[in-house]
Amino acid sequence: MKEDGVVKEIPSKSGSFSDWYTAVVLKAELADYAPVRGCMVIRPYGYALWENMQARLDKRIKDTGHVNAYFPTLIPESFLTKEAEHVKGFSPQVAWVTQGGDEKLTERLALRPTSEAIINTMYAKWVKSYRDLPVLINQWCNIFRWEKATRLFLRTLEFLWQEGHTLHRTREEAKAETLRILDLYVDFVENDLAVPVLAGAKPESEKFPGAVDTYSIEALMPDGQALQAGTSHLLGQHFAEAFDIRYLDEDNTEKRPWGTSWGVTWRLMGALIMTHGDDKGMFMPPRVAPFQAVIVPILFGKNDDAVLAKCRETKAQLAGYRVQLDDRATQTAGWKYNEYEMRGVPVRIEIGPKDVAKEQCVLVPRDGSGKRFVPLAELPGELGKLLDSVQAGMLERARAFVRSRTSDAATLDEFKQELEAKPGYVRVHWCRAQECENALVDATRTTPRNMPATDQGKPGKCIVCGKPTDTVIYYARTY
RNA sequence: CGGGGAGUAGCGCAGCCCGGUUAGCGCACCACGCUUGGGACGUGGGGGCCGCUGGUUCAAAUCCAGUCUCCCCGACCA
Repeated sequence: MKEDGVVKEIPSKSGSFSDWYTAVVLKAELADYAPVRGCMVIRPYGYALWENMQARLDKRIKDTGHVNAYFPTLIPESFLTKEAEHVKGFSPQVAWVTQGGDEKLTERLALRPTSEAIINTMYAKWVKSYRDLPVLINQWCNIFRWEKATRLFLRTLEFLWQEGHTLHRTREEAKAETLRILDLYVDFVENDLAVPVLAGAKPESEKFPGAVDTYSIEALMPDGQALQAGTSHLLGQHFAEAFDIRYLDEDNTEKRPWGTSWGVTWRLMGALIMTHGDDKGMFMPPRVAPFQAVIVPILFGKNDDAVLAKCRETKAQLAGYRVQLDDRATQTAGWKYNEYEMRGVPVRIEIGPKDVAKEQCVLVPRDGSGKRFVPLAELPGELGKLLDSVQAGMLERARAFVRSRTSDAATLDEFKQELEAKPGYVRVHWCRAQECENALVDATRTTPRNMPATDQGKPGKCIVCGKPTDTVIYYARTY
């Protein structure tokens, strides 16, 4: 008996990363291509992952005082154009509805590329007094953006996301909200998805259209390219002005509230797949895995009933976990091992006649750390411990990768050398001048990612112009 | 959007250059037998608008044109 079994149809992850990614998504039945260009179907196994992610993020959002609502998909053009920067940023990507039934519409309707316009229109109706603030609303919905180049989960014409839109009395309060959500995203993505992220403020050039400040979380993929995994924006009073939102404050004067918006998309599933998958296929982090464990009975044709009975009993015993029992007689045990590894189930539980006799089972974690024999009486506790250690190991491994792909550079030459040697993040000092950023972008074909708070304040010199500065920013090639 | 590649059974592919029996192989599927602690084996069988549309031809998976979709490398972009 040997540890083996790479699914043949999946190319190696190190050899052809893009092909590997596509194959894993399709073979693990997470998603499939739809008949419309750039659109995809999330299949039940992928959707189960999304639902688990949603549930855990939704809880965090509600625990911080937010409530869910739903706003319409269709947005009148005149609403979308109210905020100048906003419309400029999105117009190339907007899909339009121009006809209803047989009649041409007098005003075309956008399929929402984001919901600031429609939501702030409603907020203008709802907010009259400081007593109405803060407004803390989130919605889960679909979004349309007419992308030129699409990839499963990473960039599609239609995608699912969550978008929070809040209004506050003061700038400080709105700023605190923006950062609270940024922290919330870090907590969710790192602890539940086991994907380490770089959280920080975006430079001017990378800000959301219409925002005062944009913060992002960035994840580093195995090919050394950064993937923006979530954003949190301080909108200032831009949208309050554009949509004429006013409230009467305690001092009896009319004021404009301060807004924020923030979102993460199913792109996180792409980040998760790329970060954790390997040559065998998918690897689901236990906290969000559709199945945390799969029970595979070892059948020989004799005593099968006893083995299957024990498997069912074991599944019942593990009611606190998401467990699948694969009792199909049509597939061999070995076939199932490969299948569930390809699908990324974190732990396999084998039960055969020998195990039944000894009142034990065999636990085999997906991380390759080897099998262990566990008395059935201790299984629920042991499985929990094993799942925790698998989850922790996934985050640690991913963190080690990011560390190994993060470089510092003081000169342009150093930047290029480091990027070549260790494709990933390059951390540099920057004077905040747009010309210097442009020069660096042109010279390296990377883009600025963000400026983590913990890196700031250390004196240095701008990598381009040499001017003294204490601003530190990360660069990378990106998706 | 530019350059390159691909689309033939559920999956992976061959056939195409050089048009011509009934379009082929592996896996999967069905039946029977034999098996079963890491994708078993044997025998027999079922399954095809050759991406789509049009053209050339006596004859098109094969040649020509158009079109759709996917992949890769760029450009653009939250």
